[in-house]
Amino acid sequence: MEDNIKLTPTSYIVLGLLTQADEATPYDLKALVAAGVGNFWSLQHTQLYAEPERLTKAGYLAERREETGRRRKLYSITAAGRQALDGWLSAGPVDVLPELRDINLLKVFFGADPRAIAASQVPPHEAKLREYEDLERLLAEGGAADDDGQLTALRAGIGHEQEWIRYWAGLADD
Amino acid sequence: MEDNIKLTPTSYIVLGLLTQADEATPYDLKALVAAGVGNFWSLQHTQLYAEPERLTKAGYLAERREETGRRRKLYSITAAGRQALDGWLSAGPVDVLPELRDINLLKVFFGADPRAIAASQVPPHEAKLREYEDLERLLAEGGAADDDGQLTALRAGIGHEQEWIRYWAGLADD
DNA sequence: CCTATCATGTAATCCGTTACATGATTAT
DNA sequence: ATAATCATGTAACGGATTACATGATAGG
Repeated sequence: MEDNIKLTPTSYIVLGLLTQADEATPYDLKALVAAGVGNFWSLQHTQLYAEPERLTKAGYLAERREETGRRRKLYSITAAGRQALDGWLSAGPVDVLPELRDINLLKVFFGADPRAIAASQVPPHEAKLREYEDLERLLAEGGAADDDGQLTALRAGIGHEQEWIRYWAGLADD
Repeated sequence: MEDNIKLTPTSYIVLGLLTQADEATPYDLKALVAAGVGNFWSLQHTQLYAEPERLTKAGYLAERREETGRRRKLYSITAAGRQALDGWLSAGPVDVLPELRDINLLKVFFGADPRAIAASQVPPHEAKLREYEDLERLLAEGGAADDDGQLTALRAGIGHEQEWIRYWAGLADD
């Protein structure tokens, strides 16, 4: 057991998802990511094979194989895993500000024509906003409490999509 | 000359900065990053040693050593480098949406107490906003045109900082 | 003078991306 | 049936982070 590995955001995403699903294959995890967190912190699907393995070696997950068929690996969180996650969650805020890291904004910074870029950015951001609003409605109808973490995070996404639309649309208008 | 390397955002940042400064050491680049782009796309200082070397081997930069003292490396952009940058800038928009990737939002998503986190996030975002507004004033007074790329990008930063403040302040209020 | 802090750099590690590949399902 | 797409996985590579280290400069 390779102890004392460093836990990255990827690690916490896997741990967090495995508190929601009792047992999951990497492919299940992929679907879970796509349904939620992936909207504001996405992962390559191959990380969902590598990371659980890493976490298993460190004792944060338990691994089991399917008996039949493909004998896929099924992961579940251990007590140590829960403890690591809880520790992180209750450790209080992390002291770093997020960065925009928008590749198109980077182009604008270095002199690309803002109008062409802006016009192309509005529709996808509008689509993403509608997607978020639909998801919000679904969660609300599904009985999500107002302090549900996923819903709260989603509302950050909605706010920022609105801001991107305001920004790019303003630029597209000259 | 190792040709056909892949150019990453880091590469374009280095190339872009070297069109603004004729010749720069890694340390100069560090200062240039800190003064601008770094606000929305930051780099480790060690990348500013490794990346120019990579770009030099590929022919996008030229390298010269100081004659005296520390004999530091001085980099400048070549014609090929300018061409690569211009090609990227005029290639049109890239088709990806940026992600929030806020580690504190990730905690909220997985159930951390939003109030404690929210309260801690407001002051740094307010500080960042003021910093941006000061910088905007400086640029405007410095005679930056309204379509200056740096200024335009900065205004995206301002909008998003305002949005973060709205969001976290709202959560902090219950 | 001494000691922080800034300036400058190298090297190793490792996470994340990219490339590739094959088994199952579904649609036509 | 056959193509297309979904599901599932491995392996290599490389960029980015981390750790470390030493030379200059300024403040006390």
